[in-house]
Amino acid sequence: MTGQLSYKNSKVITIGIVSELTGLTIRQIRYYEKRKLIFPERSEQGNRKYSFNDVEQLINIANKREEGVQTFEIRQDMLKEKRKKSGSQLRDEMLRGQINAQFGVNKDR
Amino acid sequence: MTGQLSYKNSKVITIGIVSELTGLTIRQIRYYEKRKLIFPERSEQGNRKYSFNDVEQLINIANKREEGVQTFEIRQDMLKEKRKKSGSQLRDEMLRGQINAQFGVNKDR
DNA sequence: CGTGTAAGGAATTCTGACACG
DNA sequence: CGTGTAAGGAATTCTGACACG
Repeated sequence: MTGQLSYKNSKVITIGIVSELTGLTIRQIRYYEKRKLIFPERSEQGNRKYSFNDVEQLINIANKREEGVQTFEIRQDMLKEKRKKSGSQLRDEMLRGQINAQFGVNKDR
Repeated sequence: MTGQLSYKNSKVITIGIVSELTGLTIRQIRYYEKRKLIFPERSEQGNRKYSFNDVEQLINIANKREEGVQTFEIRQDMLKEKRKKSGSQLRDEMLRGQINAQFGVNKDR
């Protein structure tokens, strides 16, 4: 029970709104990216774009941080989680990804 | 089969990204708001914030416009649609709205 | 009616760095 | 290590208006 996509994974939210949504400062959000805890996309000009999934991730990170967990450890746990996924689950998620790719930003036009 | 919310109705997308997502110009998106076809929220400073639902609405509007339908007529159809909803459906949607309000932008803090 | 554009201003975001610790 | 901040610049968004039609 990991997946459920559609809008959840579209990278369309700017960092200011993510800050409001998560209660984290922009500085913190950028830092967690540097520590490889979160992976926003970039607009043509270079502005970060986040998904709702990213927002949820950040909320989880914020909770861990409050407990005193260091970013390094949080990253370890994330990698561990990823490894836990079975092949079929991954395949399933990728399929959904394809389907929802229809909703990605139009590169052309 | 109208509803399905959660992320779909959170107003978190800025107009520039909506423009990319819909293929409409920013000018057009603002104009459709003036014609009451779309209802974005505003950030504290005044910037428009749209939901995925809004984006879908805009795509529908764009299609109608391509067929030569005027904004006035599009609006008529929208109001007609709204009236069609049965009370139970509306109640259902509002409930979901409550549940997902949890995900609205934090006004405080 | 629907959309383009130049105008002027305010807020957003970006990066690299100094700071504290 | 994690986060604040001032710095300078570039891109975003906003509104009201002139334009064409």
